Amino acid sequence: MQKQPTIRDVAAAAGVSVAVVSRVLNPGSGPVAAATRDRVHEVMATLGYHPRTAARELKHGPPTTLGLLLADVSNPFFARLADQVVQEAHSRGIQVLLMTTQEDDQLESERLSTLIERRVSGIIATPTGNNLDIWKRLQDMGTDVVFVDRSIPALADVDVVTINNVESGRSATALLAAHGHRRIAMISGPAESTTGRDRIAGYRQALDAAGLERDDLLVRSAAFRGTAGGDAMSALLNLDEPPTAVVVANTAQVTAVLGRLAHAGVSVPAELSVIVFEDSPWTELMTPPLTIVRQPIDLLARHSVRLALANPGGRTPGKPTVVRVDAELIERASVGRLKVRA
Amino acid sequence: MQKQPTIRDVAAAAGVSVAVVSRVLNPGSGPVAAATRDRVHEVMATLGYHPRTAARELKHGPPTTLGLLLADVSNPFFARLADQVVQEAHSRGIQVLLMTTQEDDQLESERLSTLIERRVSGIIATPTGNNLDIWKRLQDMGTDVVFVDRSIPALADVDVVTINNVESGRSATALLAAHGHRRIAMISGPAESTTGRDRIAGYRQALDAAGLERDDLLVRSAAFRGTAGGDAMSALLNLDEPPTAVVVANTAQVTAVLGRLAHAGVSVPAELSVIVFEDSPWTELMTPPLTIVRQPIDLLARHSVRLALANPGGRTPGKPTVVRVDAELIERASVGRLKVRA
DNA sequence: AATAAAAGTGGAACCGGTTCCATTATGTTT
DNA sequence: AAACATAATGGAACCGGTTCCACTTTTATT
Repeated sequence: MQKQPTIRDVAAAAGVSVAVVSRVLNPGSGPVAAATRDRVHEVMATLGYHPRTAARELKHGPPTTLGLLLADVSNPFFARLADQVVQEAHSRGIQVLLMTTQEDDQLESERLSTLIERRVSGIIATPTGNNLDIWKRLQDMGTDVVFVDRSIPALADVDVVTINNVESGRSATALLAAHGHRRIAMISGPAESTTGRDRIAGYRQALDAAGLERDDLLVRSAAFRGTAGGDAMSALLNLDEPPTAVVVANTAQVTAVLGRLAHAGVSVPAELSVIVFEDSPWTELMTPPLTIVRQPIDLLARHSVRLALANPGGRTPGKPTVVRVDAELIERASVGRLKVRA
Repeated sequence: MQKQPTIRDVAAAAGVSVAVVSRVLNPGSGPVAAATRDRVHEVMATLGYHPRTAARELKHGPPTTLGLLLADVSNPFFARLADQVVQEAHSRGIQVLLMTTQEDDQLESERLSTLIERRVSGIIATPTGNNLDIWKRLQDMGTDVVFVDRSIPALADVDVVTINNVESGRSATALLAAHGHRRIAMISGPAESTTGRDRIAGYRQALDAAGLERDDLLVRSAAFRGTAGGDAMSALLNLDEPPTAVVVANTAQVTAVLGRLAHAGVSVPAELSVIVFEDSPWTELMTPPLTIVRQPIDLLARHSVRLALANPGGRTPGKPTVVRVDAELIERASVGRLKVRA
């Protein structure tokens, strides 16, 4: 291990002042004779010089780092979002600091502290729903905060990028109603999540439009992670009047749900139609292939990064941007026409 | 947006010197009277002071950031690896800078430059296989480099964490042989990848052990990403003597392979047995459930992080650590006994 | 009570860049 | 050739922390 050369080493070796080297490093910041520039470049190459980001960031804050704070990267939805965000950021020369909350307030708060200390220029996050004061503080500091996939209603002036959850919930439910189903269940995210709430709102719209009766027993909240989705499914199956169709919120849940159904010997779609919010290639390979609500992850990522870098050094207050992109309902065999009982 | 308070603002407000505030910030770095400490803490709270990481890192390098350089986070294997690495790093108070190469040398080289400029203390990477000089330079600089999942044979003194690919390839192949298969194919990663090479070595060991003839036509290299796996499968089906069993390298490939098989009307396992290197819950939900080689991603992550933080400020040369963890073969219905032709 | 040891504090240099401003070299205009 | 604009360069302050060392105050020792 050798000590790293500094800008002064380069200056000395090239026989110029550090100011000149700095100008070579930042083209456009001042005039440098072509011959000098070339010589300095040469010296930098032979010395293996690389300017230290930490030092550069000292003077003026870094518009060079973004924080990406997700619930959980093992969830394929978030994983793909992370992938797209990283690509999009890299294409703009921005680095991404990845953090996870595990849906835990306390962890979220710790992560946010480190992001504050790093003075990141922007944060893209799936908020847990708490830590309101910290989010506010971040905005006061001039950090561009963007909520993606969900939001916090109490924080009115934060940029938000989501899919149109109301419409998605509505169209999925409407599809099931159109297939003759009258007992349609929904396994949704936690009650606090805006995502879940909006989808349920759409679900109710569709029921009303189809003239179907609402039954709150058919709407179940379950944690996004773990096997809670399976328990919700079991509860639904044990109802006096079990549903003939169900809309499920995400991958982890549908995995648990399908496992439970297989175990209980319930066949899809003959006995139960299934729609899931998801966008993995494997949904098509299952037996039966799953009807899905496809979320345009690339659009979510692109808009998020754009907003997170939009106002370097402070946003204009009072005008939050809300982007809602449309999800796409893709019909496959897991939805079937309701059979009239024999 | 308000200007952020600095350590001098805190010192002034608390009526002490910056040295004292710094000592409060870094417990153990020097004596501070309890009363003073409390007062300073109070001032920091009311001022909303947060020390800037960039400034702290200037003095002595940062053992506080890790670079995680993966091919691609949309691949579930890497996504889960990222998730575990982030969790493991966070539990040690370390932050993770996430980057992707898309398996592209050029991009990899750019990402590495950024990591050099940030003076990260360690890098966990799935190398593309090129940029040898940059990897060497990083080690010279004292950066802890850890290759995970694959390695570069030409770089002998880099720490490596992988699964035991030879043994995995061998046991998967042996299982198929034990079921009576004599024409066993392997769809592997690119020929350059150590992962693919090792698995093929194991595959050959198993063939030899079972007294089966090697046929190079049955071994196909395909890119890890995209639909190349499907093309390889098609080619295998079109052989004069097509295989009756196949081992597939990863998720993206098996997705393409199964799609192709469904399209071609080949049934699994009746006409073709399938084993895949994968570890997603959904492999169990498919029809038929897939036999898999499960990779212990949490162990890979834990060892990688440990090694990447092992030698803060320079590794002892000449003693690279190589960790090989065992993968687990999980038998499910996608492997069947070879039927003798009628 | 005299003296030594320890605790608490502050001044100032330092990390490695950027940038303002003064100074010198070069080139243009008449 | 004189006068002036412009290009090229260097000196030094600055960003916001850390740390060495000197100095003062408190506590312990005999």
